[in-house]
Amino acid sequence: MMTLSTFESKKNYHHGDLHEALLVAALEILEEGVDPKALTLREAARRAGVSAMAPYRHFADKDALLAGVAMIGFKRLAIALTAADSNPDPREALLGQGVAYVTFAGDNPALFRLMFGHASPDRSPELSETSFASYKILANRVASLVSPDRVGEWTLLCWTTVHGLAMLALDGRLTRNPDSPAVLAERLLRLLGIVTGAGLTPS
Amino acid sequence: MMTLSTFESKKNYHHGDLHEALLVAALEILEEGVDPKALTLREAARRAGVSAMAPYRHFADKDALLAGVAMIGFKRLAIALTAADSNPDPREALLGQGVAYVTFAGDNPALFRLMFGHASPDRSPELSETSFASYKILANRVASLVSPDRVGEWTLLCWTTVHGLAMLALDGRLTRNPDSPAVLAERLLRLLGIVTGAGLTPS
DNA sequence: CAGAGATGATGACATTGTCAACATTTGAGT
DNA sequence: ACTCAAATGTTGACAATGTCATCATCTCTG
Repeated sequence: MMTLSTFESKKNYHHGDLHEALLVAALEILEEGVDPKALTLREAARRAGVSAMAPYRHFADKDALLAGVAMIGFKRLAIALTAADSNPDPREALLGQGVAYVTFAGDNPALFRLMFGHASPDRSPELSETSFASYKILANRVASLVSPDRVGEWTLLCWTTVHGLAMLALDGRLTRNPDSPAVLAERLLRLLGIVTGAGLTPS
Repeated sequence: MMTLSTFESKKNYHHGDLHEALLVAALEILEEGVDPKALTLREAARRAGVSAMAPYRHFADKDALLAGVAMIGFKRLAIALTAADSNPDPREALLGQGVAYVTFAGDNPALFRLMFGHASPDRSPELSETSFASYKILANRVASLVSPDRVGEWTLLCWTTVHGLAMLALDGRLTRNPDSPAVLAERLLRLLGIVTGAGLTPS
């Protein structure tokens, strides 16, 4: 009866929406542990209630499913960063983004590890663009704090700081430090000086 | 004839030194690609010229072999950092350590990914200690540049910066930037201000 | 030189990603 | 309404992997 007029017509056939169901199942699996290796094509198919080969009608191979899951992860990350960026004080907003970044990683360890590490970015331009969106959210905020010709390096510095912190925290390499990763993120970003305005002064 | 008097007597039986041979084979495999998933117990055994089950006489399971390889990686990293720290100017020495860190990651992508990401640190206290050695090399250098009560946070800031940079570079997320990761490392560390002495001033 | 312990090999099993072939459902065009 | 091709899902199979149980062989000690 109702024909899906959009180009997104790969829905409602036998299963209903296997494409989506597989992504949901995969996310479920990732939420149950910290190891993305636990994410198995067959397990996702099992949870979706289909055979082991059914996913291949919707994803070229396992990596394609992984890329799809990573895409969802990047979208969620972008949403979290945007929400955290709402503080009227631009410096606090930047701080908030950093805290949100490591918090996201800590709340979704397996997904975060999948987003980076796995899922080669050049493999899918679409995924590459989606992940770049998060970068732009950060860059825009940094642009409100430093001179235009320094936005690039300051953005990269903020990014590497929170990303490195998130990764080290996930790997359990900060256990000697009593503070939570989120607390550490805030402290390190303040150390950067950008929040206190030091980054604004020309050297 | 010559008995190995030390506790390290698990050598020279049938194979000669399978323990070592497996580690070497594993490192070989890692040097051939960027994906640690290519490192297979059976492949390592194959290269060492033994059956698939032989490794189990020397390593409890695959993870134990991985931990052994990671241990070697951390030792090499510590050596690289120490060598890079030899510059008489303490600021340049710190800079050198940072560059050496991302260079090591770029030169040994699969090994670096294995060292972090895989190989849970709490699993083996021995591995945890070895990896901590690199941290101490960095912390000692930072200690020569900032006041004692700030060594901890400055060390962490430097570490997260280079680690985040290394990880993002390995994941191909810096391809939009024309500069090499090593160049970026130097620039970011200079941005930190610690190299120029800004980090020494009390806020 | 004999036996015990260390080391290695074989065979098997469950699991995984993926291929080929087959079956079923859906929608478009008559 | 009916047919047919395309879309979707299933079955069976294969090679590879980590690991278990068992058996074979080597080396050192008494």
